[in-house]
Amino acid sequence: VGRKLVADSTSHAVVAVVLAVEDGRLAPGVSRVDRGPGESLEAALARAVDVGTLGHVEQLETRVERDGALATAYLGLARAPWGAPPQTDDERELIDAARGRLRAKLSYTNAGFALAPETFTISELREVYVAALGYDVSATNLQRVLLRRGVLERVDGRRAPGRTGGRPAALFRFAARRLEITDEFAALRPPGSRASA
Amino acid sequence: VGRKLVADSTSHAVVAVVLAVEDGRLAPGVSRVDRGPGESLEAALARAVDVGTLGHVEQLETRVERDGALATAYLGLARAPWGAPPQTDDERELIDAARGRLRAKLSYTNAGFALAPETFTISELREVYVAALGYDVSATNLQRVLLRRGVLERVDGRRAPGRTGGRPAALFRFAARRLEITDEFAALRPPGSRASA
DNA sequence: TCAAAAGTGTTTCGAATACACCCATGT
DNA sequence: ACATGGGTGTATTCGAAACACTTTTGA
Repeated sequence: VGRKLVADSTSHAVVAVVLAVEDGRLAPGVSRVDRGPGESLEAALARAVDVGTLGHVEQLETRVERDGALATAYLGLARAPWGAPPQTDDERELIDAARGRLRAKLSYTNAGFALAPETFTISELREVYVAALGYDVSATNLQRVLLRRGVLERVDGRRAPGRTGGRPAALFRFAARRLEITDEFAALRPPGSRASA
Repeated sequence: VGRKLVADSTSHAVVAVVLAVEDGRLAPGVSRVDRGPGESLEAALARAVDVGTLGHVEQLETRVERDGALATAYLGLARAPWGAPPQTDDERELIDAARGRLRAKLSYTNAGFALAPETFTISELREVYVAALGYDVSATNLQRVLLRRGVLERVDGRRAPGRTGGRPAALFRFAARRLEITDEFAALRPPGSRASA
């Protein structure tokens, strides 16, 4: 069921690019449908992926692909991988764009909620951030930054240590399950808006 | 030359949403073309606006408009207003989206270069930022933030004061004429990346 | 008793803001 | 002189990072 080599110039594909963390890696998946006549973008996207399993969705980019087809890509964040590996160069480029978008948003939004399980330890959350950002993150500072911003909440209970021992880890969850800006404007804030918390 | 009430479901419009500062206001302009068969998005955009007059262009959003037409919008930043007033609700929504995008990018990129003249005083630049951000900005702090980040450069010469006197203002220009991230990641920076400047 | 993992206390650092004060010009 | 707009010096604030140290478990 491959795509035609030269696409119909009137076709419009909706491409879901899904990212999830698996084994300390950012696992990409791609799913594509052709938008039917009169169909909304959201409806087409819903045919491409089970949107209910995505913690967050946002539009990524629209491009004319190498075969001439028009494609509108969406970024989806999930807790488990979804979709097929990328096939075309266009799809690989879209995945790069999706990674970049996620990387940027992780640092100034609560986007992590869409990748992490319902409750988790700081170490587990750290693995998610390391996988998505591509560089090391200190669990200590991660915890402090996200708690101060009110992104994380303590949850009752502790996780029992593994075979090798260690102190039991506290459990946390994200305070919100929708994307929120948590660090608006690093500079040039409106006057008199100095952290009134 | 209005648009058909119910658009051809195979048509694809490319819409340029141009923002410029005029009289202390963010003046929006809209220009639209239908993308021809096989035409690239960039080529269609170039038919919609004179891209050479835009300091910066980026894709904004693709949506199915109320009349059923598919439209891909671009945000353009210019020094002078360009294009017609918005006509449809869709176009007004796109302008809101463009304003939001600009507002966000102004604070962590050098996007101001695309709105400001070649050289300018800090007071003039402040007016641009106030118009784009919608809230007051201190000229003192604006200057320091942008100079420290290396976004602005001093330029020889001074601007003569007006009729009411006052100290002559120094002239500045933007160091780069392409969009650059100047404040990457407010938090969660890679370890050991503490401003090595 | 020791190793391992988790978490807190505390220091350091730097960017951004706020505000007082000095500078240069026209009237 | 003095009003006006421009600019610098400096103090304060605050978030983030770094790092030492304590806590809690399994072996």
